[in-house]
Amino acid sequence: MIRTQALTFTQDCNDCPIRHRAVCARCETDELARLEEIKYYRRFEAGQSVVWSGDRMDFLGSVVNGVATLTQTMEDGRTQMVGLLLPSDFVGRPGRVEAAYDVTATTDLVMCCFRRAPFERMMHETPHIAQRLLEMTLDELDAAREWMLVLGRKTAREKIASLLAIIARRNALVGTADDHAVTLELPLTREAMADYLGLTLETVSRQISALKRDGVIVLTGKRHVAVPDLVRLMAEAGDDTDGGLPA
Amino acid sequence: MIRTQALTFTQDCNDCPIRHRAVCARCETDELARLEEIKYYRRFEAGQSVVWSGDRMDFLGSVVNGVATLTQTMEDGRTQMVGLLLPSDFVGRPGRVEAAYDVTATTDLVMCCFRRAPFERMMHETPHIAQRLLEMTLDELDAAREWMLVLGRKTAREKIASLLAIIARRNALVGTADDHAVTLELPLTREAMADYLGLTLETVSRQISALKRDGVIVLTGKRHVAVPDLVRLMAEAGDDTDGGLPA
DNA sequence: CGCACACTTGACGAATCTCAAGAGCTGTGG
DNA sequence: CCACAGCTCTTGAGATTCGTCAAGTGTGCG
Repeated sequence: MIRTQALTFTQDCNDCPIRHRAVCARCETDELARLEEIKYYRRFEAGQSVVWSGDRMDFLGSVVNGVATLTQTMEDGRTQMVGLLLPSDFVGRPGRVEAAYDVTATTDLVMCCFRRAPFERMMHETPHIAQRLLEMTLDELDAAREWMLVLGRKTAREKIASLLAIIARRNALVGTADDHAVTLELPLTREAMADYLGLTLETVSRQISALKRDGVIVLTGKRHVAVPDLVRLMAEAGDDTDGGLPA
Repeated sequence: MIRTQALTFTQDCNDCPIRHRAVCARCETDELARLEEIKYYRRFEAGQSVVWSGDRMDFLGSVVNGVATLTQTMEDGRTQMVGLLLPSDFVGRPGRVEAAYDVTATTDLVMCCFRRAPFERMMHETPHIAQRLLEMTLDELDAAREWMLVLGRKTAREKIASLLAIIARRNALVGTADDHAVTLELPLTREAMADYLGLTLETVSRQISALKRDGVIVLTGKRHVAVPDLVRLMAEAGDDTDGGLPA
């Protein structure tokens, strides 16, 4: 078993890796102190479920470390991923106790959880939390709408390229910034990618092979991807080539 | 030219048809008074554009009457609808001046617009507006995610049934409530439906014909649809049959 | 060594798209 | 009043993409 995730994690909000990006980003010192009192950490192993759709959820929280997925499943088993939760993303809906989606850890995962009742009280009393949550929710809505375009109108090849581009963008810090080249580690199995993209895992596999054959990506191990030319990748995704790159 | 929309509309918030559902739903009398000062109405004819993606948008607002769509378009012309805006829905994003999507009136449309700067100021000063907007945004996010399942995993037939079910649900007031039967008026052309569903207009037409042939719907005019059995329709949509019906 | 698991590859078939023709409706102008 | 143009919508035939079913590869682990 690989242990890339740190075994220990921050108890003090000031040292937290997502301090300035998560729902607490705008909190002042005194507000953070209140949050400290109602928070606790939970870990999940890769593959483990965080909650099932319909379950009672008596916490709300942020992903601190690792990756989780939000999925919806039809009665006959067809599954669609509706969100990819990366560090700083928020889980749960204030005012709604029943989980609307399945949440699953796809890597080892650390979450910072807030007890529901006091957190919801705080939301009403301190505007900073609600403001930040609104902003994050609007961002998620934009992301969901971008994904609707991917699901509704892109070809299988474009879908794969779009997913790689999204992961590359959120991993931007890791890649060498010098020349539009990036390497990334896929946090998802082929099946999870298929569920995200509205494809079958066979089609995912075939299109990854095709992108490799055409030199758009270089595979070194099943999950490790090198992108020699990010502009090329984004063109394959059908996106405007100009957006999102460092000048 | 048909004139189903009222020619005059409320100037007084207290008589407004969306008073208790829109972004202003939770406002007190004094807050309404402030909104009255910064609001104005705009009308659009069916087919007219409200804003283009990338345009500067110096207002935010609510749909009062009529239907508008939110769409995204790729360079090669492929189009995906990412939102259907019905009365009470909110348009625009606080804090972002550039429109992210094309907004188009698909019927004659009345919007209640707020001047951006004073509205954003009010959002910071009065919690009721921000709270309500958060709630509405969370609802839209849920709707977008439900739509991701439709786009990614449903068949053409299920997609059509899903769209009809959504329209039927939001028109629930109109239908006879006695026996799970509903009639509805499609506010969209076949092409707009196709853009919503990630299909071609030919496939939309064929599937509507098929649902008609199978007795799931009855067409009286191209746009007027009678649904004899809403439970049947929802089963065709692949949804749980139990949700959403009056007991 | 063999099993489990994630992934790849191939052959075939089904669902959907593309291209094309035509039907039905509305408004316009002779 | 009729003919016609301009729409939206329908229907058909063939092409294409993607899904299904099935076999096979590679790696790690007991």
